[in-house]
Amino acid sequence: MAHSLATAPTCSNCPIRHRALCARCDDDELEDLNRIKFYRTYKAGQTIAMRGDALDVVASVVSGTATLERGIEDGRTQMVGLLLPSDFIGRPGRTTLQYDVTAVSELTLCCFARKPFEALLIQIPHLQERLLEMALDELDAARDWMLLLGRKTAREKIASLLMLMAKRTMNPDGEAMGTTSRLELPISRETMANFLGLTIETVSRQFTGLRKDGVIGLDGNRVVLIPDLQDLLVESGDDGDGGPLI
Amino acid sequence: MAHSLATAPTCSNCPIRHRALCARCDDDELEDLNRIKFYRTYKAGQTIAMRGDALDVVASVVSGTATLERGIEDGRTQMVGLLLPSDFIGRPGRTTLQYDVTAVSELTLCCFARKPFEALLIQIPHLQERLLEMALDELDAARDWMLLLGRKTAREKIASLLMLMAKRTMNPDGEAMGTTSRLELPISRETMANFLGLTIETVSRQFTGLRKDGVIGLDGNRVVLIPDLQDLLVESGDDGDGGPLI
DNA sequence: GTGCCCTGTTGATCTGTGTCAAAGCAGGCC
DNA sequence: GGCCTGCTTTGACACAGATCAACAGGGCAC
Repeated sequence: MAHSLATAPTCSNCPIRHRALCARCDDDELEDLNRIKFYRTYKAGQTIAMRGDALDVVASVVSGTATLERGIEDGRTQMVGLLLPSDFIGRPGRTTLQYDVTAVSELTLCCFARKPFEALLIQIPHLQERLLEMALDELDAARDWMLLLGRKTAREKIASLLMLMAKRTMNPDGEAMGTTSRLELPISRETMANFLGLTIETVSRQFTGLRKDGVIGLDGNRVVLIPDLQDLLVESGDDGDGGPLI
Repeated sequence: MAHSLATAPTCSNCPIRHRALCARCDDDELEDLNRIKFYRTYKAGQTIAMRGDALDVVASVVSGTATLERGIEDGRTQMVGLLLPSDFIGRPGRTTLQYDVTAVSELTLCCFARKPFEALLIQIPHLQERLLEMALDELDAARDWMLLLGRKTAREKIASLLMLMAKRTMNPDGEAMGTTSRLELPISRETMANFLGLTIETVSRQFTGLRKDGVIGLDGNRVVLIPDLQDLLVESGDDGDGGPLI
């Protein structure tokens, strides 16, 4: 289950430092965190936790992708969050989970038992502060997603998703506008549909449509070639201000 | 603009204590907050702030209702938050606003300049903690709303909205199931449409439909009579677990 | 190779909701 | 009263996306 200690990634190599929980911790504080942390890995498709489960662990994503989903009894579900490396799961002060959490790729979590973690929060005030910042970023992202779900067309939804993936995947300073970008999608059509409030058929048709219109190219069904990001901006209705999306 | 000091409400009489920012403050801490607070009032329909405005004030809603909206350039807008008494606006550490904030009824805010407020946050750790809890509640609410926007039908959306209003308006322990409840809506058809990702015509038709099917009664267009809340639960696809909705 | 499973694509059709347009209704003001 | 103006309702129609169904392709076991 857990990595061996020798190969285990450490908090100090969180892949995207500025978003990470411990972004502002000094060495002593990192040491405090290291003392109580442990790792868990999951296979693609594996359920991490279900709605209503006791929440006695909080965690940071070290590598891989996971999803948060909310469902109705009749089987309809809506993805409400996409967890990428450095994102945080769980919440101090809450004892049960509100969502289904699933690994969509091989996933490694850096976990902390809730009780000692809460104790550390009191001891290290700027950890609490950082957690608040991250929660507010997530809130902004959720609200942007509400705009997408409530008001955008299927094509705009797809375009927005591609923009989001591009932003989180590619070097922000590289890839000048007008250069063809190669974008590898980490999720299936079904996951996308779930994310966008669409059906898989509609997602598939939109990809075909965008390809026929020359806005994107497809290489297999997990790789998208984007000749001009600007075109996608038009399709997506995104004003490109770079606000947090997830 | 501001209330006279004599009639000004104080933080200690926040109408819904358990959700309020200062819910766990002692007298000394309340005094610290009181020293830097001031009040602002707005008329129904008045714009409080626009997206991109500098955010040098944070505030708690004392009375009335406000909305948060996110829009695309072509005029489409989606409401992303409903602010009721005791809800909090603004965020420490962020300098510009992400949304349009509008008063939909006569509104009173209890404001704090951002700088001194941030200083207080450091001085009073459990204020920070409370802020985190509130942000996480908002996040849960936003995510429930994503399920509604992405997967529910127009009728279910209306029913969910009525359930939400009922929960926030009515005495939670009163009104046994099976008793007719009288629910006064604080928002117009347009605001509802904006909230639900629908058009005003669809909202209107759904109200008519629910009335014709005997699920609700209408008394004017701002008052809804609900013979049996259980019926609404069925319509809304809400499992009624009482999780935070906004 | 064959058969099976899983994911994705494409087609035909249906339907819920948006769009456009007109009319009803209440409140305010002259 | 009459005439606004703003909000709501209702109708006719169009269309985006859902639904149902068939098929294609790749990976894998055998």
